[in-house]
Amino acid sequence: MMPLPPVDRFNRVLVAFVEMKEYFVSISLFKDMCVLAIPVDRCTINIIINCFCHLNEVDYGFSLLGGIIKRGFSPNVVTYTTLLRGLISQGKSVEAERLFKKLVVFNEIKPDVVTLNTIIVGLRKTGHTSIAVRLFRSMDMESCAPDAISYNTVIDCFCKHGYVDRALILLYEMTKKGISPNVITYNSLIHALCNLDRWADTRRLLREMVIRNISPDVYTYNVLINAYGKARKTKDAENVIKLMIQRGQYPDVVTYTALMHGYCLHGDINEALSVLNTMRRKGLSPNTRCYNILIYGCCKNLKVDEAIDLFQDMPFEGLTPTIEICSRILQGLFHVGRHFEAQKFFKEMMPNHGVTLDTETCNTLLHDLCRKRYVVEALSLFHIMEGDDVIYNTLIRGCLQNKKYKEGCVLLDEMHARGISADNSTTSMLMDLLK
DNA sequence: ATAGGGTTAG
Repeated sequence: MMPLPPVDRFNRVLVAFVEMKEYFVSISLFKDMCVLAIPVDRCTINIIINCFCHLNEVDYGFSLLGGIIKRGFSPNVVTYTTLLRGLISQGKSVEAERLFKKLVVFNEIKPDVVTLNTIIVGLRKTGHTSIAVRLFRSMDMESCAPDAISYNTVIDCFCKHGYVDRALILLYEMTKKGISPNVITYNSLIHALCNLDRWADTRRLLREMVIRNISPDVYTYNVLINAYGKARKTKDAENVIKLMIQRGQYPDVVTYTALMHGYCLHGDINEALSVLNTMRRKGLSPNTRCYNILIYGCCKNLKVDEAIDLFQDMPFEGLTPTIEICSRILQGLFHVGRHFEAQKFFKEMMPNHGVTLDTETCNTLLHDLCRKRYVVEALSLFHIMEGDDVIYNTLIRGCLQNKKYKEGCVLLDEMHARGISADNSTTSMLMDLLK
């Protein structure tokens, strides 16, 4: 019999699937290896834990932790960093913090630069920006110095909070320290500069990229196309697409969505729709966000029938319309006085296209309509749905905020008659009005 | 020294 290839040969295969985001494949291969009693090592299990984390199944990741110990290995810094990232990406930051503290207190691991970068991302995600920056600043003192990814994370953090100039200072700080910026660094900065219409700085950074021999990637081009689209410069956006193709970077769904958005803002719905066809011709499947932008654009330009056509296409693309899309179409119909069709859309088309009309979605929908000042219209839909206490409160607040006091009082009486009472936020709004 | 971290479209 042929000798079995060494473990790392198997591990390489698992990693290859991870790189292709084929997490299920890696997991099933791992299961096969276990069944066939092919030896696995700590790396193998770390790879699989990571797969579970990417599939939002961090709990399975933790159950594999036991597998490591059972096999006589001990979890290491990679194992725990993977689990920390898993917790953070699933919004379980409190658990992540608890785990991290426990690991440090019990000297279980010595956090390295990857661990700290992961923690910085977590802090940033939960809005603890200043703690994130402080941790980044403390990295010099620790045995692990910040690397390009640490800088990129904090640079992006500054960019997203409107401190582009502080981000630019960090760019020069990192180069001075001998840490090379990469395409991701520039993408964050260019994105922020474009959002602020700082075109001269954008051009300067693009030139800098050339000097440093950093090639723009699809992200870079997409950021530029988005910026041109938002500035109503659709011609320039088209030219960037030509340029990127010339340079071997192929446009993706984001590219064409950004372009479509530009046309929508320009009021050029036909052009936007033709971009949708271009996308399909190139074998790219439009996603929910594409439809969102297009439907929004159609409604804004009083082309409700086109919006409804797009809505009806969504199931054929395997997509379910979101409640935001439905709300936008209803607003479009209400706006031009097509009330009867709006009711029909709500009662028939939405359920037929996979939108579940439970009380939660109905509440979201009514809340959105009230926010856009379609209060009377929201009430007309309310009469053909099941109302619960949350919905009553939403509508009453909507009435009060839009000065529809008579309607609000009718609802209040109706609600009381049903034995439902106003919640805190509705009560305080009523109190404010009485003052 | 095989495994873990960062960027784009409303």
